[in-house]
Amino acid sequence: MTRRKIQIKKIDNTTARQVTFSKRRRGLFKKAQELSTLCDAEIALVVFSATGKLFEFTSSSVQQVIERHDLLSSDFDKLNHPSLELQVESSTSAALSKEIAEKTHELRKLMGEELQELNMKELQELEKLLGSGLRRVRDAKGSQLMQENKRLKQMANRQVQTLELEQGQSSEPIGDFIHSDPSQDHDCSDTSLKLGLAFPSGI
Amino acid sequence: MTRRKIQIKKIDNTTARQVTFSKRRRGLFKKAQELSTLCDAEIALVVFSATGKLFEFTSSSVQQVIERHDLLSSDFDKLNHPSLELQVESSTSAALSKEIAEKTHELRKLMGEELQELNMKELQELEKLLGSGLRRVRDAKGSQLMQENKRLKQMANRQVQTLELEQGQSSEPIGDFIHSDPSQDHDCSDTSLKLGLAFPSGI
DNA sequence: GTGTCTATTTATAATTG
DNA sequence: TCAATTATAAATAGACA
Repeated sequence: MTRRKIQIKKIDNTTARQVTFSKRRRGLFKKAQELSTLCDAEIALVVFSATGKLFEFTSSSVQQVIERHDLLSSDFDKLNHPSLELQVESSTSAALSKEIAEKTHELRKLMGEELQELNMKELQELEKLLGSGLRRVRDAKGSQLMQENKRLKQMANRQVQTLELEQGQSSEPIGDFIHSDPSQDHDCSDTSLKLGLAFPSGI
Repeated sequence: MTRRKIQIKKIDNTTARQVTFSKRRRGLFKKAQELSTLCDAEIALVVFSATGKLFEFTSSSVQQVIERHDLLSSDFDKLNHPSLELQVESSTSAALSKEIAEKTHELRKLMGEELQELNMKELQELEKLLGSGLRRVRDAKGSQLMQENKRLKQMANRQVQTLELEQGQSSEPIGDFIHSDPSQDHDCSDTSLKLGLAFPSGI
């Protein structure tokens, strides 16, 4: 914008384009900084160069990010173990689906509400939290279902042992009806599974 | 920046501040637009006024957002049912933990990589995807562990029935050793659990 | 809260080292 | 390629409607 007026269209010459990018990017960030200071505005500015390099500016103080991080963390905690005292219990498939639907809805509502107030950095924090939240959900479900399985196995063993006592048989082969490979799972309490849908249609 | 030079600090006068905000905001967005056009850069700019009003600019076309949305969707699909054909199998607790850790890592790596290229709108798409991905993971784990339970119950029943045949007993009471409440879970295939850590220490 | 005017300050395209 | 210079275009503070 000097020496000559330019048209606002992609600059063909690669070198000239890079030079202009560098200059104008600095100008843009300066303007963003000034606006946030002068008018007490919150600004998030992210720029990717054509070559993929990232530049960002955010007016939020680190403190604010941390505070929202903490807020989110505690919400995730509440969401992920609201019932630490609850133990595995028998119920119907519908109840499980309902439970999952409710928790999912809670989570999405929470995320939707929070998202409105998040800037770029905070979104990255949220991503991290989602990762840990997801893992915690997985761990929790894994623990609980595994305990369920463990209990089933114990009950099965106990029952079979009772029957055995009545007929005086050895309990030796019993382990195998649960384990296809006896060399694994020596304490009858572990069960693993592949992530992924076992049934294409889901629950 | 004319008539008089100003200091870059918060403008005290509310009216003046709002006027400046309006003018400079437009200038900033124009600069952002020009930079993205001239230099083929991707820019996401989000501004919240002091009163909480939101203004945003993003250089990504809706089409690009949709394309990335689709890309992410397929990645999530790959991540969430990479082994549709794999069935529940016995293994050790360590293997389960490892599997979960690997999947979590994959997910976070995927998110981390994608995040670099995401602008504000795309992050909101990602949030939606995370919600559905999370639900799918839950559904998948639910399906698989429930199938595991179902198989255990069936095997237990079969084994017990075999034993019963050997001693000529009725199979009638056998259902109860699995179900604490016989009125529920009538087909032996449903198991529900509360989300949340059953054990404070995890798996 | 907006729009226009205009004197100045800023930003920057082209040039030069 | 870059950094500094310079001449010009753009942005905008303050005033006013």
